[in-house]
Amino acid sequence: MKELKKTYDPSEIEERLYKKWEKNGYFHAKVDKSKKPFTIVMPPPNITGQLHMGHALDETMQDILIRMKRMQGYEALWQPGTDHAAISTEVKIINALKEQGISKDDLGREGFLEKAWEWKAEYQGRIDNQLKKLGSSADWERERFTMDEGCSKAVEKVFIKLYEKGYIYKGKRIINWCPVCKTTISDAEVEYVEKKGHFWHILYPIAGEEGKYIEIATTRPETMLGDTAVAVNPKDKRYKKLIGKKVILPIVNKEIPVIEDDYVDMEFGTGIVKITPAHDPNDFEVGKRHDLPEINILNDDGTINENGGEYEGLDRLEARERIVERLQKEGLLKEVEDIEHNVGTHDRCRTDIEPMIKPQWFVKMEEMARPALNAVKNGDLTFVPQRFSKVYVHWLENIKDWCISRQLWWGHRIPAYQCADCGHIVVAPSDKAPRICPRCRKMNITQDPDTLDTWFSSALWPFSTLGWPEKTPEYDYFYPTDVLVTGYDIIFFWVVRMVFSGYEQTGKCPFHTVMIHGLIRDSLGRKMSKSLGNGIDPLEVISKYGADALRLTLITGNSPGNDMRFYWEKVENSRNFANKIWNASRFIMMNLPDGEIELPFDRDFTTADRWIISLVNTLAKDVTENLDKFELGIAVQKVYDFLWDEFCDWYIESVKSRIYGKEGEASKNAALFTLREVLSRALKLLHPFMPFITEEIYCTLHPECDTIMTAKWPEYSKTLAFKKDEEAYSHIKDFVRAVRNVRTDMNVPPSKKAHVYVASEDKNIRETFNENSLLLSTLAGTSGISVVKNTSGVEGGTDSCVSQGIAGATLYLPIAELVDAEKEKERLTKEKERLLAELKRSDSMLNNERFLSKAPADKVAAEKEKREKYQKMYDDLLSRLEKL
RNA sequence: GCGACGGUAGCUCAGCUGGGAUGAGCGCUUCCCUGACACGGAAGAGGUCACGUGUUCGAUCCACGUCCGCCGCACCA
Repeated sequence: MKELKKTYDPSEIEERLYKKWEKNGYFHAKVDKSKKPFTIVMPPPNITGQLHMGHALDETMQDILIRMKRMQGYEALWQPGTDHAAISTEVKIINALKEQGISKDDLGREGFLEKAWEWKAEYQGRIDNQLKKLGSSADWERERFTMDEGCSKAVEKVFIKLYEKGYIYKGKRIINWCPVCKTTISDAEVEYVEKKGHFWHILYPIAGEEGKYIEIATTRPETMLGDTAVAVNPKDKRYKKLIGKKVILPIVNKEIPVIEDDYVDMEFGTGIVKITPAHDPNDFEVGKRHDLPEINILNDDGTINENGGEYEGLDRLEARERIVERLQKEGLLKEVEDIEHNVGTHDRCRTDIEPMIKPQWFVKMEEMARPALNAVKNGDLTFVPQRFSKVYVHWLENIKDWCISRQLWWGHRIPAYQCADCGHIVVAPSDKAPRICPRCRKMNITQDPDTLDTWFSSALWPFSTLGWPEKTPEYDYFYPTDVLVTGYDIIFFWVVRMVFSGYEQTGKCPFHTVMIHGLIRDSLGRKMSKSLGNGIDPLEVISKYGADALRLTLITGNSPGNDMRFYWEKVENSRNFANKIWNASRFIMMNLPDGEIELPFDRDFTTADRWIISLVNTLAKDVTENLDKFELGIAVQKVYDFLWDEFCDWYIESVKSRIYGKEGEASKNAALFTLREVLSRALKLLHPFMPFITEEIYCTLHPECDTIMTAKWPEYSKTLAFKKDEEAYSHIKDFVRAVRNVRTDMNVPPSKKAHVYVASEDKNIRETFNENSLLLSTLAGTSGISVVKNTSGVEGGTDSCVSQGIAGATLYLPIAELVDAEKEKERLTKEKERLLAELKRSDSMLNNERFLSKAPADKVAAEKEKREKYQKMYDDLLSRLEKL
């Protein structure tokens, strides 16, 4: 006797099953040349904290794809791992240390890194645990970390290769500086925030022309300390005569030239721009063109340095106020305008970034970007949905050199060594670190203190995790990978960099498809964020409703690339679905005999049996096709609808009297056989979405199977498509609804059984319905249905039924009059209109020469067939209407 | 400024690559604890698919335009 527990308790099941799966090694993918590989690399979660809802979605999607492929017989590898997340983690650790009253410098580099590794160990554990709770079938034996030995080796190798190729260079450039984190950040890490500010209009006296001024507008007056020119547009007639003259820089009291440059927008502000090459990216370019001096006025912490004269030591914002005050006193402040403008801030700490000139390491992007661009154009790389390829292409077409050095400790240290005496730079792997300078032979050579941008290592993730640069069997077999699943917010940071790195290092695109999903928002449509406190912890959802319910919630109604809102009601519904499946399975198993079910004869299968078999067969096709198109939301919706609406509400209900033995053993056997087969198939199709509950039920139903995970994925079979039965069953549904409507109209409660007589002159109808009379009476909630030839001529059967009382009432009605005549007339009239419209439509198509000549033959044939069918229905309807 | 996306049932959203609005969850109305499930079952109500024009025999779906909303990128001296 197979038995499921009376109540569905997800937490108990999920914990037990995950342990079993792990123990049995189902997640482990081996190099097996007899099978086709299918590979997904997990976007490595940052070890900064816990996983959020976005991760839950990302991981669920990957797990669904992997689980299906595994069942389809692929050697499916889901390669997991975590990311050291350089700056994010470092900031977190610093904050944690601050609470203990310790600063980063107290610990020193070595001490700090020790703390960081402790942090990593703790958070990695937490993240893994969360991923497991979700049911992720990742190959944990292969788990990697961006800073583990192998990945670090890959990083070094790539750095050296690119350096030798001339793609990596060290240069003095203007970079984005975060004065709080005291490090450079890349352009992609700058987030522009609209802030209220001022536009200060300042007068610069023209040298040698007493009482004459030019007016300049700026949002950052303190940068004037570093001004080395003033620029106008060469086409600007207003200022033509100024070119070549000098103006006196107020406060600093220094003469600076007026230059002309196309960069100046004549329409904007006053049309005159102060040029501060050391603190503005555009000014930096102008400075380069005109050979202007670069005066750095800031220290690393954002205070004014010795070049700021009396303002030295003040924070830049304080200096700003003082400078404005003084300008006002001197009568050089013409106007203060309130404006809203976009200020570049650091995406991690929200500090206003300061552009500065610093020696940094860069990656030359132009040539490496080319193959990555071609990949999309020649179809090697596809985005789902496709529109995201535009974002990708646009970014690559406008790519700038990538600043990869960071003034941080947590990360891959740059494998470059510089001689303190002669300045010579050597790039070498850490096991061949130079002790003496190869040029001047002095022992004063030290490693560059900087570390690499965190994305430098993530860019190598698809192959570094498989053992590259070693020629491992894994790399040979699993690379290139197949699908990358990630959010749209990370295309620039990561996807782009993986693709060009893949081409550069391995000569191949690291994956052929990028599946983009949206964000999970709160119920009001806001982003889930810590500062708003509106985040929902996936673990909380899992502990309340189970991982299966969470997974179903995240996937249902989710369409590729679109954001989705999170509602607890949706989770509840998902849990209800799980409960429904659980109970339906329990019911089936309660009635299943011990041991084998005899294979029924064809003749014992009823319309209902063939109908449901046909449906589950089509379902296999629908689910597979949609998963292949990455339409996970549609795929799961199909399984849901099938199981709940068709299987539970119709099939199981219809089959009850048979399994209670009221139709004889053969019929019972066929019903049980069908129940078991259909349930098994549906469970397999549901498994990728809801792995735990399907495993529990499947293994109880098939004690001979260890797991559903490796069961064969159902495929569509032509021999199981019973179209006629599908059609017949839809008539049955209509009929049953009609009977129920009558009963409702007459206030006959479903619990009170009544015998229904249905009379018809049509022999075909009588035969079909008599065949299914038991099924019909079960579904309609009557004690029996007899279909007879209508010789009575009785009209208005409904009334006579009511007059005979409720229980045991006899409905003696022709089919056309099952429903109240008035209502039926109304319905039929509506139906008539519909059919007329349909006929009109059909005619317009069939009379359309273009349609006839251009449309494919089968479409035309189908239309003709349809037209005939509608005509028949229409004629039939007219005769029914006449009778009323 | 450039680009993307969205405007479908009371709410949140699927769907529609031109031919009956096929829908889901929640909510609502009426009835039912019928031998798995009240986390359930049955019957319903509710939509001029933002607006306008065009293409077409036919448009919620295509083209163009308008309005509203949201997002990304660039600029912001």
